[in-house]
Amino acid sequence: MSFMDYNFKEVEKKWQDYWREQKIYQVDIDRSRPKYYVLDMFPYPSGAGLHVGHPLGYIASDIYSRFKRMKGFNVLHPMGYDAYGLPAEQYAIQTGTHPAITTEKNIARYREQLDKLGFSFDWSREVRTSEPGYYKWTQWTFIQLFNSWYNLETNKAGHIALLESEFAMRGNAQVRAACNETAVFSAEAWANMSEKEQQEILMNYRLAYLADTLVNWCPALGTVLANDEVSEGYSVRGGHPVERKSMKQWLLRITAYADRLLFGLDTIDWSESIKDIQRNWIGRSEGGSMVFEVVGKQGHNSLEESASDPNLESNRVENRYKIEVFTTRPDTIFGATFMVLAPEHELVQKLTTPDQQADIEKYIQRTKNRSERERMAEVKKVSGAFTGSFVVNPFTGAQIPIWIADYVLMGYGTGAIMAVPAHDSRDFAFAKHFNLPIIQVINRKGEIPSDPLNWEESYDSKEGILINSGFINDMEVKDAIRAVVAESEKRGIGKGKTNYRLRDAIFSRQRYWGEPFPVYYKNDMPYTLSDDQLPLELPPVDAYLPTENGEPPLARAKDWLTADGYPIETNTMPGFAGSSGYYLRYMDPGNPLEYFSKESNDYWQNVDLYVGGAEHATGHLIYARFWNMFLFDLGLCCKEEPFQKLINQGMIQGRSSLVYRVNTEKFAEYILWEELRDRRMGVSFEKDFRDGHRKFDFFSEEAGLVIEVKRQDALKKLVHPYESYCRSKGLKLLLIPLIDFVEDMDGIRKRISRAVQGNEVEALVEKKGLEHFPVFVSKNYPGREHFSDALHVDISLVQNDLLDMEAFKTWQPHLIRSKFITEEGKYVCGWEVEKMSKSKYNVQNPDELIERYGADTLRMYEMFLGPIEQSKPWDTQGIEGVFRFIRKFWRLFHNELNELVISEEAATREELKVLHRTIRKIEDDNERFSFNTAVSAFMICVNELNELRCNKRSILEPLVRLISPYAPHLSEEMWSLMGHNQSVVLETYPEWQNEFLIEDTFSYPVSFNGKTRFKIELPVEMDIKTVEISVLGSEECRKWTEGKAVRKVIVVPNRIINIVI
RNA sequence: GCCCGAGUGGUGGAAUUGGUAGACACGAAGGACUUAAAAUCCUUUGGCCAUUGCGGUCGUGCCGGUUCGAGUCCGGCCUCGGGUACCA
Repeated sequence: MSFMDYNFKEVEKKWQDYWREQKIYQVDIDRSRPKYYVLDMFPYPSGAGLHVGHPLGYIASDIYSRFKRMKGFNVLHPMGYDAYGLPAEQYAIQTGTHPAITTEKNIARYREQLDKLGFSFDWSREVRTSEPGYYKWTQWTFIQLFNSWYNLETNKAGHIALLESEFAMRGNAQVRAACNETAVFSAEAWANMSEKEQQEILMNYRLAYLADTLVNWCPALGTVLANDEVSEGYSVRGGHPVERKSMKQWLLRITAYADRLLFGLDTIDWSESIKDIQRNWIGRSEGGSMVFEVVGKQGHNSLEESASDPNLESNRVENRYKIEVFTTRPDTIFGATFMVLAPEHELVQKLTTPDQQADIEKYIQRTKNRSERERMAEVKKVSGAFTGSFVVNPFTGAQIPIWIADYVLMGYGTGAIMAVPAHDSRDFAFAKHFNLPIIQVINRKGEIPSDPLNWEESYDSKEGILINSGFINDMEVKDAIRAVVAESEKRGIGKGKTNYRLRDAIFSRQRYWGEPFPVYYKNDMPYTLSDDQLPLELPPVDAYLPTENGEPPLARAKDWLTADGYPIETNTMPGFAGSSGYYLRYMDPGNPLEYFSKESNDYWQNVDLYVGGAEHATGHLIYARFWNMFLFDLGLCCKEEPFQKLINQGMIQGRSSLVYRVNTEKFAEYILWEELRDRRMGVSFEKDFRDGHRKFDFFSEEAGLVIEVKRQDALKKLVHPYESYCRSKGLKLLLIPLIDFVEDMDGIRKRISRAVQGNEVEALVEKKGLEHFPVFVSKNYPGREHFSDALHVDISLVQNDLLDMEAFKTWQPHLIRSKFITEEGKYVCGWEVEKMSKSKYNVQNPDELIERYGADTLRMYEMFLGPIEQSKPWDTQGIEGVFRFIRKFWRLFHNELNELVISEEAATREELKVLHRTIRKIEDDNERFSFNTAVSAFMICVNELNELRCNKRSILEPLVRLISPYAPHLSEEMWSLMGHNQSVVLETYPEWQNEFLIEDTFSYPVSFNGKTRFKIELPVEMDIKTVEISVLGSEECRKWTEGKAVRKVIVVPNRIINIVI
């Protein structure tokens, strides 16, 4: 960069200092202006720092914040850190460094990188989830959850004390609550319970509760993981195997909010795909529950003969059992021909007849021993076992067999299903496999029912008419569902019911680096600390590992007891605890008395625009909504939904560079074959010739010649056996060392051609000083793919896909002797788009780019790359274009000597048109978050003004304001150079005026049968009829219509003319 | 398997409501300036045919449809990406 240019380094530093000193971005409640809250998902400060993908969302939200601010809004735009996390703790385990120290260091690095990008964050509001002043409120919220229950009458959370008084007055029979299964008790019984018994009952109702649950246990991490932290049987962080295990854990009763979480989605402005993901995750399904009675010893007729003999008295179980099932298809009840229980179902033992005992036990054992991964891998395999017992189908009266199978899950519904093989694909497969009866009960309209035994697959659709179904025959599916539910209710054997896939959130982690639970234990029952004991600070420990008897690390803390000597909970909270309500704390971050004040919440309300990655769809974005709804129920926050609009920025993928390492033997064989094949040497050769167990690379019968290609030391060993073989067969022998293919190709050709011509040749020419060295071949070298393997090379060694060969040699020690097979002296690298990661050597660090091009260029380039929501590969080459644009912009204001020259002359109509067209376009693009097209529009504008040689203040001043959200440093500099002494941040956004955009004429594209042929300039005001006449009368038109009849003319005013011929 | 989303030049992408496909950039090729380099500027740049200019023709993953007109709408398929996985 020459001195005659824009000095971005100096300028950017200057304005960053100025913003910091002037506290330009600090905001407060200001009732004279409307608020607007723009939030980024806060980062976990990892040791690696930012790569170019991270700031993408921050840049977009920063542009939007600045834009809104200039539009007159009071914009809250804070930033902070999700500071608890596994990497710092893993590092602590390895090195003994306290995670707080690692985290502090990483945060400092993040902050430095963020500052360099010129963001407009109000850093006075920064929060860190690991700071006691912050996590006090995480703990406080937990206590509120513990002290709350979910009232299904009012459909909101209420205080647990109200429930206690209800129990004391009336028992629990009348209570409609989201709770665990609890036996009915009277007020009297309640009064007679011990405190411990009462506490145990209350635990079934609390929104934060302790329970034995099947959890995702990750042995490698030594902790439990939430469902969203596990993917396909492995931990999302670290990729370690996860197993199912039963443990006592804290859970949050998020399922109480399932409906509100589901229906709330309709009120917020998020992408349909994220909403769909959440809808699927919640997995609401409506249906009914139905009770089946087990057939007792009296029963004798079964639907199907089975392995057990139902007639044998001793082989029957008691008939006092009832099994409840959940189904979304009550209409298919007449087709239910068997029942399946989950292997863990509590009745399995009791229902198993002596005959079947062995089978059932074997199956249960098999299921237990299978890992989660094996189970998932074997989804398609049908397996199960018969219990020997039967239930009665309450509608058909038929006795149907009870099986167990692991395709029925204990955790969903009741852990039991009525199997309708004709209309459920899994039941169908099961029935086919075990030869169970299949009855068709739904018939597609207009079709003749067929024998389901001949079906290839079940008919699962909800479209159709009921058959073989007693009182619901001829009904449509929807009506039949209603009818069966109603009839079940009437008969007291079932009712309508809704089920959810969503599970309560496991809230305990066996880790050190997280929020301690504000909980202690008395008589093994948990109690919460009082508010004045908060925050409960994380205690020091001697090591960050679990104890020898497997307790979490906090069990190592000395005196981890209350003042009264009660032990404190040793689990800590999960990552999502601190991130679930942080946006609320930003409203009033320093408040020592409250989570946030009512006043601040009344003003800032909720987040208007939230920007972050889609990977949080089933984690943070659902937990935060739950957290917020709970606080809403408590009357703490005024909005039920926390994030009104959500934008998911796409990932920036890495663009890896590849070099091709030659497999020398394959290479030599390939090259030589190119020389020998198709009689190129005058005789025909065979490749990979075999004679008995001997194998030669090349053989020519005509020339009586054997050629073998190998490393020289290998050839030395082979020379004697080969020579004696060839002598015995009367053949000539050529042994060619690999080195010759790189150094002496001509020599090889000469030797072969001499041998082919019948001359005697020496089998092996000794070479000395043979070295091993890697050989790399350029991408477009013919045959490359046959003899080379692609390796990743650091992208800093590659420019425009050309490898810096000298730098490459010094990159890693073993490459120092590398040799290259080039294309005209150039080594061309291949490339691939994949995840940005250290191991692929494709990480682009923003600091380097800022150093070379400046923050404004980087900001605009990241936006220019493509639509914000789309994933796209990073390509460093393209940044030059934006860099040129920034300097072109600078040059609009400066002459050849880099002196500021601004004209005070009035702008021409043309210049005004360029300006106002740009303002209109940019404003529209900003509102649509179409930042890539906005950058293009700026480029077009500057190109045009450049062409007009426009340096007029009346044009450039609005332009500086217009571009300031995108290039804040450059625009501050220009604004001040033009004589203003107040920051451009505080200016208003320029407004476009229609009068400058009105055109007199429009250049109509004229097409014939839809194909554009020419253009015609016509007045904008001209009516359709006149346009038609003008076009048809034009010279150009006659050329195209010659000899053809015009059938129709379509005129769309100021758009297009289409002539049909 | 099921539910979403996407497929446009060598590359990133544009075309906002059915109305000029390829804006804006990168890269590439050629040229100007320069002792040289950097920087800057100019020309060309979807394919094919024609090339002396005019031009012609095909073309938005594939096949079909609606329409005066389809990258855009409809039906069917293919490929890639994301989510989910026995959820009854």
